[in-house]
Amino acid sequence: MRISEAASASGLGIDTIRYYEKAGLLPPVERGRDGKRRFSAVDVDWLVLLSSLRDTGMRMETMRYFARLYQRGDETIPERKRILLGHSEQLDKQRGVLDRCAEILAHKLKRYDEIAAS
Amino acid sequence: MRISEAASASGLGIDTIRYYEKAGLLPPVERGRDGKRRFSAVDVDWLVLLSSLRDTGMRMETMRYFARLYQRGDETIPERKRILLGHSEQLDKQRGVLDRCAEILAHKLKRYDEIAAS
DNA sequence: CCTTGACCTGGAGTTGCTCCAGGACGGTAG
DNA sequence: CTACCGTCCTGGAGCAACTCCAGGTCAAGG
Repeated sequence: MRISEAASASGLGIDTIRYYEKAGLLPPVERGRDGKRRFSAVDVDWLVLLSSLRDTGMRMETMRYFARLYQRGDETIPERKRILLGHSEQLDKQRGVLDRCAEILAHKLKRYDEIAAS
Repeated sequence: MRISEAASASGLGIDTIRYYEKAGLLPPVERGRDGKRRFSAVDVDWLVLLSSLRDTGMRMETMRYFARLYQRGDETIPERKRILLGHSEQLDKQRGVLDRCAEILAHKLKRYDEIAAS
C-alpha cells in the first residue's frame, strides 16, 4: 500500500505520516526499490490506532513511548496496558468537558431566545 | 478580581488570558490606577465560556469573530446563535471520535488479556 | 528601608503539524 | 524515443496556540 492509500485508510495526512515516521512514532516503513514507502496491513492498523489516539489528545511523546514499547515485544504488554487504560480515563474526562460545554451552550442559546422573544 | 483569580475561576492560564486580550478575544480589560487588570463578573463569565469553547476545539479565529459580534450588541444574536449551534454539532462529532477510540482501546485491551492468558 | 509577591511588557521557545520548492521515477501518448 | 503526467521523495520554512522568561514596577509587611 502506498502512502496516499495509507493516509486515506488511517485518516492521517500524508505529511503527518512522514512526520510520525521521522519522529519515531512508527517503525521505519519498508521501501520499494524505487525508494517509495510500502505500508503493510500491520503498519496501517498502527496508523489507525495512532490517528485515534491523536484525535483524542494523546501527546506525541506518549505515543512515541508506546511505539518503543510495542517494538520491544510482548514483555511490555503490562506497561502498554497501563498506558491505554490511562488514556481511557482521559476519554471519560473529555466526555465530561464536552457535556459541560454543551450545558453552557444550551444555556446561552436559551438566553438568546429569551432576548429575541422580549 | 485580579488576573490570578480570573485564571483559577475560568480554568485558563494567566498567560493565556493576557494573550487572549491582546488577540482581541476579550474586550480590553479595565485597569486599576496601578495599571493592573481588574476583571468584572461579566469578564469572568466570558472567560469561562472561552475556556469551554477552547477545550472543545474551537479555533481562535472563530472565537475572535464571536467576540466581535458580542461587542456589537444584540443585533448580532442570530449570527452568534448560528456559531454556537455549529459548535454543538462539533461536540456531537467529538463524542463520536471518543466512542470510536474507546472501542479501539477496548479491543486492544481484550487482545492483551488474551495474549497474557495463552 | 528593604524585601517579597503579584503584576506588567515584549519577545523567544515549544508542540504538532502543514505546506512548499526542487528533484526523481514510472507509465502512457504521440 | 521523448514528452508529459502523477505520485512520490527530502529538507526546510511557516503557522496556530500557547507557554515561558528576562527585566522592570509597585504596594504592603517586617
